[in-house]
Amino acid sequence: MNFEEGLKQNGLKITPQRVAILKEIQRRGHATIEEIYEDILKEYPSISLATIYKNIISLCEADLVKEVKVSLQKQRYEINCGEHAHIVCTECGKLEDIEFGMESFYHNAMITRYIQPSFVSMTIYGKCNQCLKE
Amino acid sequence: MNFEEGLKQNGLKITPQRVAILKEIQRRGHATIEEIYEDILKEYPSISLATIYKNIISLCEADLVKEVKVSLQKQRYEINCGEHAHIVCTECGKLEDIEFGMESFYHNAMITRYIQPSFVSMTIYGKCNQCLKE
DNA sequence: CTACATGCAAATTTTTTGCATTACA
DNA sequence: TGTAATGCAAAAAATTTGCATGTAG
Repeated sequence: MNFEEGLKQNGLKITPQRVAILKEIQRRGHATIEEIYEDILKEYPSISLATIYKNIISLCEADLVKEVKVSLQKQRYEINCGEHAHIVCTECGKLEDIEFGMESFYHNAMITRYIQPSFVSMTIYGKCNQCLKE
Repeated sequence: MNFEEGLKQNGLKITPQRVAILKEIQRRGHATIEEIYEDILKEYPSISLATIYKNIISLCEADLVKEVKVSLQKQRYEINCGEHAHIVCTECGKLEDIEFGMESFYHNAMITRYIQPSFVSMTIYGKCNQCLKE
């Protein structure tokens, strides 16, 4: 994904901080605020936590970044690039992406990487009838 | 669900605070910490926020209560009674339960209550191969 | 140039902890 | 009666805000 392009298309200025945040999220796959901050600090000692927070909000609003909420874990963020499911280890917390196909994901989860998926969390987002009317 | 029984089976003492928390979560369906606290305060002016937090942890560990994480919303809690999916309005934030059947949920979501589900979030929990070995 | 973004410090909000007291079993 | 739970106050962690300064376009 071209970050500069994505920022421009959403009316967000291309700043080195923003690009660094996006790169860091991409590098990690799924990053917490703290992880993003700590890592960017190394090459960018002046960056502020407030900048991370403010940008995460802008980037989520622009749909360049998506929240990943996992049970018992801190909120994470990922680059928004195509729908996929997540697979989480209930022991070590490892979080991975997995192809999102209605028929295949159970199979995929069981055979290739995890055994005995114990619980599936699914949430569907959309406009409810009432909000559609308004 | 019989709350007293559930508590007993998990070695948790039956206190009026605990029962009030469970009842409040059940009444609301999906409640935030703040909602639970505010409502219980009315009939229980001495209850402490710390008690709510401590109990939510115990109740989740005992699997009597489950976290519900929804994008852009505060964490909520629900009584753990059978697997189901969630359906969330992206406009007003309304959160509802929906039957969890692989083939039927899209249909269910579209026809009965929501139109044009715009995004599905799915997370599968289970032990990864590495953790199974250990 | 001008509007938006950054960084700092302070303020808020959220969650956790320690400890004395209370109450369930 | 002993152990676990409660409630308070204080501490720690997470997030937000205001404002002066800097910078991308």
